[in-house]
Amino acid sequence: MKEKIDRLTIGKLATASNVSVETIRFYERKELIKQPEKQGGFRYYPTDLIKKIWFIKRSQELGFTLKEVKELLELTVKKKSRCNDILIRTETKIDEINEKIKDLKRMKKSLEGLAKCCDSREMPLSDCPVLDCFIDSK
Amino acid sequence: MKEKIDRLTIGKLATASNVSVETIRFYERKELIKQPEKQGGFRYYPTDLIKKIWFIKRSQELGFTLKEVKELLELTVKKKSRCNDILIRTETKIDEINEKIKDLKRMKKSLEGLAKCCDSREMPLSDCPVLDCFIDSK
DNA sequence: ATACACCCCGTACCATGGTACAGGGTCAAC
DNA sequence: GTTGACCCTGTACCATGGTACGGGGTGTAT
Repeated sequence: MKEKIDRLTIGKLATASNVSVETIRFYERKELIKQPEKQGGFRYYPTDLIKKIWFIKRSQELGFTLKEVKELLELTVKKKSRCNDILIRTETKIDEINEKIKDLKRMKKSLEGLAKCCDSREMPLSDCPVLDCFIDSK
Repeated sequence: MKEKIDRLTIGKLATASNVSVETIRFYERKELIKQPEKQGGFRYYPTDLIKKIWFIKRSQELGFTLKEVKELLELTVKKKSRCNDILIRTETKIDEINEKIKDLKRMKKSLEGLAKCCDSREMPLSDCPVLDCFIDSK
């Protein structure tokens, strides 16, 4: 059992990164992670990848899609990258989030309006104006 | 050209409802719309369906998934349905929306925090603390 | 030297909401 | 009676983020 540093099997990497083996293979297919060469029958992963997977997961929590995460990862590798390159993406994402919040608030308002259409909860639905409100709202 | 009322071909229905023919077929597959029997070589749709499709589209705008819209449509058909049945779903949806808004606001806050990590936009990314912030933020 | 956990690869499948064909058939106008 | 626009069915495909599985190969501990 010589478990060299920087020689994680995919299973060890998965455990260490708290994702499934399948997820790692999925990231490989999506080219977020480079698949290492086979050494004998198995492929071995550097421990660096634990941090990388953490970055991927954190980026997802921040609202980035995997496609966008891929771009972020590419930025972190390129020598020419400026801080600005990340900031631009961050600001764009904030704008997108603001848009989504606006959408959700609009929906919420309409739904709240709907609820007011109903006079009595136990009324048969066919007699209640709520369905008309549904259609007419906005 | 005898275009009887209540005898829309799928194409006419699509045009009248402002969706594509494929979308109507998709709704049929998902059982939101009942596929009419064939009369000769074609199927003919009642004009009622224009309103129904409008309802589907409006429900989607309000944040309901097609699965949920299907349930709503089933409610509107059942004799026993009460107004309450719709209100419950509306209130549940409002709660879900509130949760999503909360999530988005959390993301936004983290992203805004990130932006503050950077001292100078033109700094090479490798020298900038922004990536560490990315990882460490919350 | 053999068991057994683990790895490899390919492929199919899940939900969500559609879109896009191909290869036929039909209706209706002219 | 033929053209042309429309319809029919089935199936595959798109993005998104994975999950699942079968059938085989391998590394290592005992």
